[in-house]
Amino acid sequence: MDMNLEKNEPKKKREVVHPYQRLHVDLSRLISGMPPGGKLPAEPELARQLGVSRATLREAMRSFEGQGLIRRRQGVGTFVVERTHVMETGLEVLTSIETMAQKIGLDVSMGELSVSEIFADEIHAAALGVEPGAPLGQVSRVIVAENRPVAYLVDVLPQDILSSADIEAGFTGSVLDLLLRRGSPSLTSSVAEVSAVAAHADVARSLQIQRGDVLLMFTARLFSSDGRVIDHSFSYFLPGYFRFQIVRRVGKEKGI
Amino acid sequence: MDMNLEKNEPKKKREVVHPYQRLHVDLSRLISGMPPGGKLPAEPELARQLGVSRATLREAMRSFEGQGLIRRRQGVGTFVVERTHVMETGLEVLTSIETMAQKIGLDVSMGELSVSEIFADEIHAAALGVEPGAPLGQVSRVIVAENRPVAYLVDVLPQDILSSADIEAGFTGSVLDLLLRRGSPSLTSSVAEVSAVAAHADVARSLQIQRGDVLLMFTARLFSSDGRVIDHSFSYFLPGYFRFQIVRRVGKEKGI
DNA sequence: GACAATGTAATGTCTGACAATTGACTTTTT
DNA sequence: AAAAAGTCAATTGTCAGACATTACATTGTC
Repeated sequence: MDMNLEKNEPKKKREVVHPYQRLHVDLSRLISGMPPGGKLPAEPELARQLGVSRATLREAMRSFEGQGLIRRRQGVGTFVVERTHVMETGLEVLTSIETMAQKIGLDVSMGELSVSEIFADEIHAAALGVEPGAPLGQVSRVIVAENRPVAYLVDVLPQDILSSADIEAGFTGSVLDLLLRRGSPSLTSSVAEVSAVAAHADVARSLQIQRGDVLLMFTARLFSSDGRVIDHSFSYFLPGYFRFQIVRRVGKEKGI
Repeated sequence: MDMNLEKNEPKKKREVVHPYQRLHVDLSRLISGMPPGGKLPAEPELARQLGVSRATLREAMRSFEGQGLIRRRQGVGTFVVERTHVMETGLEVLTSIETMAQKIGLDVSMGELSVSEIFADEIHAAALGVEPGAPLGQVSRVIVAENRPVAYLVDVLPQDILSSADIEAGFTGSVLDLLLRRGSPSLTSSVAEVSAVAAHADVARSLQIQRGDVLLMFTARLFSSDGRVIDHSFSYFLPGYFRFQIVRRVGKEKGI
């Protein structure tokens, strides 16, 4: 009936974004800002602070627990798990190849650079969340170390994020550095998948190796803060020149 | 007050395991048993079927959603996401292949298993922090999925950590699970280095592939809580059957 | 036929309550 | 006095029910 007229007095204003999304960001920030081993406020208190119900908070907590970021103990509290990953060369932090190479003492320079405009095939469309046929910007480049090509990197971005015009103004070679310097959109994280492949013809030519030679490959999607994928990249590395390390926490569950 | 009423049959029988744990397994089984794209029952109905409250169910659902196994759409329903029959896991948490496979409902078995005692060469000695020539236990095994060898795993441990005798008592195939089940020493983390290699003769034979075929390789050291390295492992994966993912944070600011 | 209104089903969120577990403290017993 | 047992508060775990929001199909109206 028309009893629902009195919905105009909520304690908090309704926002367009779902509480869970905002909560996930807030909680993530809170956790990452706490010392390892630190104890989070109790759930009722935390829910009040973050402006959500305890049920919603617990859904987010369960998600973070699944990622191994926090540990909950009934009757005791919730704690930020010890983060061992202080390794600068580790894969936990996304840095440009230039930065990474510099950190491990490899002297690199940029070889073959190619900037082009392409149209989305199905794979790119699915990864970037655009329609097939949408205009995209593609940047491919070769990393050279010790006078030898050691990596071949391809970045594909929606054209509104990166067009050829953007490239002109002081491009160091790294798309990531370019986006970071520009500041918008703000980047949050990248999800990379690691695999091994045999070099295809064009990659082999760029890296001056034989077709079928072994390459380490990263396929990555770079996310902006609004959840949009703004970079779909393929990175091929010649084994032996990079050391990609990951610190893996030991899972707690045994039975599952 | 009254004496402790010792579990006097409340509405639902209390089981020793928490509802969430059982639910997680049940839900995992249910999801993996559904056709890709299939629609799950509505939450109230599903909660009733699984014997938990809707709140608890939603915590588990959020967890599975975080793993990308299901997709929820308000006003429509919850759907099983398209599963390519591959094993997919985040690399941030160390889990055994068996655990990973069970999570996605993939049927794996252990092929060729070999347990032997060797003596430390220089590489193993350096990695494990023992003297060259020290006695070591070595476990190598083949993982079979869909009647096909897909991974070859070698673990090397100090003999006081693992000897042949330990293997006899209920060995599932996973050295990690064995150590976790035993509880001592307590494990903290593993540092893995990822690379790509061409298959050597013996690995190629075990995996029934050609010499020189492309393999993804992890070299890892497993640390106990006292900082000692208790496992030096080499893992070779046939590309295409596993999806190893890493979430990489961007830069320094903006939290995670 | 096009468009608006309605109804239905599903997930999203909130509130309040109680149960189970842990750890510190207190009391009792040896 | 030391050890054991009991008490209590704090915290997470679980539950039940309600309402809000969204998406989609159906129906009614022009």
